[in-house]
Amino acid sequence: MAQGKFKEVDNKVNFPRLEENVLDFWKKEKIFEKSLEARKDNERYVFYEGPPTANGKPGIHHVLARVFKDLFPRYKTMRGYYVPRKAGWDTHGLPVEVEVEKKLGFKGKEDIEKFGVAEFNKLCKQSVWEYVQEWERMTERIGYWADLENAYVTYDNKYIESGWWILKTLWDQNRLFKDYKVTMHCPRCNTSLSDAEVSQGYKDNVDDPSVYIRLRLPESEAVRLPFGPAAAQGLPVSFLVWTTTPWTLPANTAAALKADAPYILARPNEEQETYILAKDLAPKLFGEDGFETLGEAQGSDLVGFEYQPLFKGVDLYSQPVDVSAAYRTITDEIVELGEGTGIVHIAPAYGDLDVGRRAGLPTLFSVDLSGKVLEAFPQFNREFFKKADPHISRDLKERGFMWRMGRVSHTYPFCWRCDTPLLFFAKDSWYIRTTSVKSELIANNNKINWYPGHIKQGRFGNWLDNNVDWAISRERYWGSPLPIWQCDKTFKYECIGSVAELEQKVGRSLQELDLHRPYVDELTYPSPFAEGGTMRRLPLVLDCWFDSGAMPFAQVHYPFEHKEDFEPVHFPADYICEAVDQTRGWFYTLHALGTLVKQQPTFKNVICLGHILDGEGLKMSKSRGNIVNPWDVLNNQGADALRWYLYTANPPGEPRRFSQDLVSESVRRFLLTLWNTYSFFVTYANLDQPDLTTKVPVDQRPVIDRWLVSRLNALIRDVTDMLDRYEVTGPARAIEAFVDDLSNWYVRRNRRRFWKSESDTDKLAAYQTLYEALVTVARLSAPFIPFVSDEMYRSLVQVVESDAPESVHLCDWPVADTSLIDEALIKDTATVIRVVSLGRAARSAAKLKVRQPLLEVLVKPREASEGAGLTRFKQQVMEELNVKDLVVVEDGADIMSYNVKANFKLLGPKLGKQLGAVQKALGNLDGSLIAANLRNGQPVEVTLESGETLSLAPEEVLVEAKQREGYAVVEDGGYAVALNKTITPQLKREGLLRDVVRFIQAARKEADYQISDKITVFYRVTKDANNLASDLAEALSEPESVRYLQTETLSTAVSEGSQANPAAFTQDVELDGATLQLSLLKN
RNA sequence: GGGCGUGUAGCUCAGCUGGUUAGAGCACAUUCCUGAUAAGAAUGAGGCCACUGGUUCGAGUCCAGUCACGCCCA
Repeated sequence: MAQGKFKEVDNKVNFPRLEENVLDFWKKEKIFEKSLEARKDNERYVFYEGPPTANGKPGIHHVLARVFKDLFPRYKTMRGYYVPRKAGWDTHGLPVEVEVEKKLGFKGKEDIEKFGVAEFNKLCKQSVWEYVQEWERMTERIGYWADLENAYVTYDNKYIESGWWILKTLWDQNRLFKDYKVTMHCPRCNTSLSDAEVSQGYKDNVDDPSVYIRLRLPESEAVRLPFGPAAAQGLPVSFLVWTTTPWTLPANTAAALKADAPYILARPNEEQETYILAKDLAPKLFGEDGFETLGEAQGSDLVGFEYQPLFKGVDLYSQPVDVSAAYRTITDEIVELGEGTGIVHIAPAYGDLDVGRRAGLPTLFSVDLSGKVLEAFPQFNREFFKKADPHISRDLKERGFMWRMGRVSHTYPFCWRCDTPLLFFAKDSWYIRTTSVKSELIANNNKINWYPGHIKQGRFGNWLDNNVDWAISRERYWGSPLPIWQCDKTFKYECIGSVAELEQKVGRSLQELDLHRPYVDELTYPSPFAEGGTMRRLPLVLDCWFDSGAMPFAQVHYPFEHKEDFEPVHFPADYICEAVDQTRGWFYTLHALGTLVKQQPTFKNVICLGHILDGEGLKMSKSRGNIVNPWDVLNNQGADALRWYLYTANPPGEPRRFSQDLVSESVRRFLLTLWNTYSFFVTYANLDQPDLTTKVPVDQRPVIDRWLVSRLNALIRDVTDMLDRYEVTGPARAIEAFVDDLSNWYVRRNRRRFWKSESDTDKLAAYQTLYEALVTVARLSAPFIPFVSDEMYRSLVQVVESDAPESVHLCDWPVADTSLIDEALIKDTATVIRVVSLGRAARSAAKLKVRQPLLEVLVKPREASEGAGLTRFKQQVMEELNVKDLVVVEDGADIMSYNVKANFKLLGPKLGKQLGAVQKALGNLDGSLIAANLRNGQPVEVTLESGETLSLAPEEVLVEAKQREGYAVVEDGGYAVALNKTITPQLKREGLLRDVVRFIQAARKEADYQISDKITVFYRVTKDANNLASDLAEALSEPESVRYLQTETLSTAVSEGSQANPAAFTQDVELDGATLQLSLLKN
């Protein structure tokens, strides 16, 4: 014997337990390490892990991301690439701080300062590791191979230092600068709120002022208006603006119009003033007939008019500002005509910063960070901004600027902590000037392969098109420190690019220093800008998105290390994968820094995953309590089941509903089918010990084997092609379809070849073909289902090839032998399967059970070319359908009735509207006659209702089979299968024999006999009906029938009578109303 | 409010460049097969292909609008 026995397969397989054992094997034998070691001199495949934050338990959506991340590194490893996978952890940021603040019961920054930044950051650092073990356990259990031991951590000094280097690089390029940034600010807590915090605090039905302000045009400006010299009738002209925040009016710098909207000069009845406002909104404001239109112009024609300032503008410190560019009309895309006047009051400091930038406006202020009106406006007495509203309104009214005052009810944000109304506030912030490389960002994006494709030009492309500079500084504590020091005399800045540089400045070693606040804040050095000046660090930290975006550089401490091999060994990435919410997060920050620092895309291929929804299609959230704990699934169905479900359920970009039932379905549909096939093979191979090393050449195997080989090689080809295009669902579904064919066609069709006692080439071919298919499927599915595939592979291969790799994950990816792909054979077999399926339907419809042999089946294929294939596999169809003969009939054969229809595809373009009439006329013709004509290649003449006669070529009409007397016919999709319903006495006896065989088999099993036990059979009809006794007697009078029955049931004798032996197994069975007593006795 | 995406059977999904009667799997009912058996096969029922309009001889498919849902942004 060429090989030993295969490991027994437990057909009551417990996948979770199997997986645990595989995990132990991987760990013990260091399979992951070996898979890397074996490829380490090969070409690199670069994968970047987007770092998660481990301060919460991992959920099912994390599993989703991880299994998609895992797939391609495993695949590429098998393809021969070296694929190191460094794990990483995101550790900084506001969410971490908020978590710790909550624990400590803090209300704001003051509490943190009081508590001590050093201690606070220590707690932050601890908290990010709170769930790290849970994460590692999940990561390992789902088979996500990553180097967790050497994971990068964003709070490491080395990691931070690489970030500093990037900033210094940008500083030297003049791309790091300070400007205002509008944030949602709580004046009581004196802090900015994150978007998440803001969205928690919105309140509806907030009562606020609603005021309409006159922005008056001086005479000199009014005459320039495009309405004509006399339009204003000599009356004063104002732009009319609307706002709900009077407190921002002292900060007003411009009035914005919509460029492509019509505006009018209007004079309301009873008023000695004229106003410019949007044409569409005038009736709403003045009443339908409440005004006179004096002129009309486009918004774009009303730009550049200087109006009279409402207040004298100042900066945040109440100092005068250069306002030469202010107090004029502009156009901007933010202007809409939904409400107000169509002219928007612009106060850049309090929300319209982008508008201000676009128009080159100065930034003026009216209130300070505590929400109080600035000293520059003493008339308002340093009041809180909301309280100042009525006073400001009254002041404007007294001075004639107020047109109308009222109240409005709308939605407004409040601080989630202290319930104070928030205000938009432009604060100093440090920016990366990403807009300076906007066209490069767009060009580089065009080089990226996005999956799904629409993200590229859609969500991500739009985001780049509307690129704004990236605000990277935060007034917080737990984060990478901003490496900018400022001179306390000249206020000049300096950016530090490395620890060594800083050491040189401060004149001592910093090797022991934690680069975080507050320690880094304590480092000062003499100013190079002014004698006696001191450089102090700005007390700011970096946006944690900067940390994660810097990951390609920082994870290898570039450029302080890996300077030589950085490209292309560590950069750029071949593949990344995260959920779709990262488009403006990690995907963007990676892309931006790659373009800024390396002038190229950071990643070449990206899969963008949709979110996981619950079984009802709702988003999973803690508050809804509909979160699925991954462990429930991992412990019940197992990791491979979960993985397979996630790969096959739907395209990765779309949101997916999740429920355990769906995972169970994927177990039954795929994993169990595969497992049963494997189990079948092992069971018989262990009995037969076939030689699997001396191959039977493929061309000497039976055609059904060649079909499977063909199908298998086509599968390898297709799966490889699709994976190379970063498709996931496609290849997984293709494997699933193959396994279905393997189990439900190949194995089912060939069972007898495995059972038979003689060990001939045919049997060997069957074993080898099935074996090759199973081993290849194990290898193809290894990246998808790493556990089950490895279990199968190891037990299948190690017995046969002693020098084979010890794990499927150390194997090479299969290569398709295209010379073995016989497309015609694959197609013919598909036709056979289709026809068999229809034949069964016909049997079922006519209530003719498959055990009952029938005389013949007539088959009309869809296309004539398929007839040859059917004839070729006549035997298979006859066996499957239990019929004595198969006849392929062509259109027109005088065996069925026919319906004739128009070929829409061909005739549509030719006939156009006539088509309907032609179809109707065809219906009136004699189908059989036409069909016969067509067979001879004759055209069809049709006469339309209109009297017109047309001649149709044979290919322009289609023929459909219809029911025929004496036959059970089923027709579907162009195929027709007709079973001859006649049952001759001979056929009836044959059917009877098969019934008896089946009953004996069932009895054998019930009696618990071994498959190989020989038996003696006694039978007796105890209640006769339908001539059972005589039919049976007659059937068993033929020696051939007796031989058939004995072979099938492994019986040495079959005789009529009862068996008194107490060891006998006796059973009564019902057969068409009769009762038959069977007694079995083991020899 | 804007951008992107999705809407096909009770559920999960296919449906290629428009073409004849829109398909699978699950679940349900009925039945069959059974030396893989906690498998397998068949049949049945179940569809205004979200809605409205348009283009076309012909629309699930293309166009426009509406509605619902999801994500991102405001």
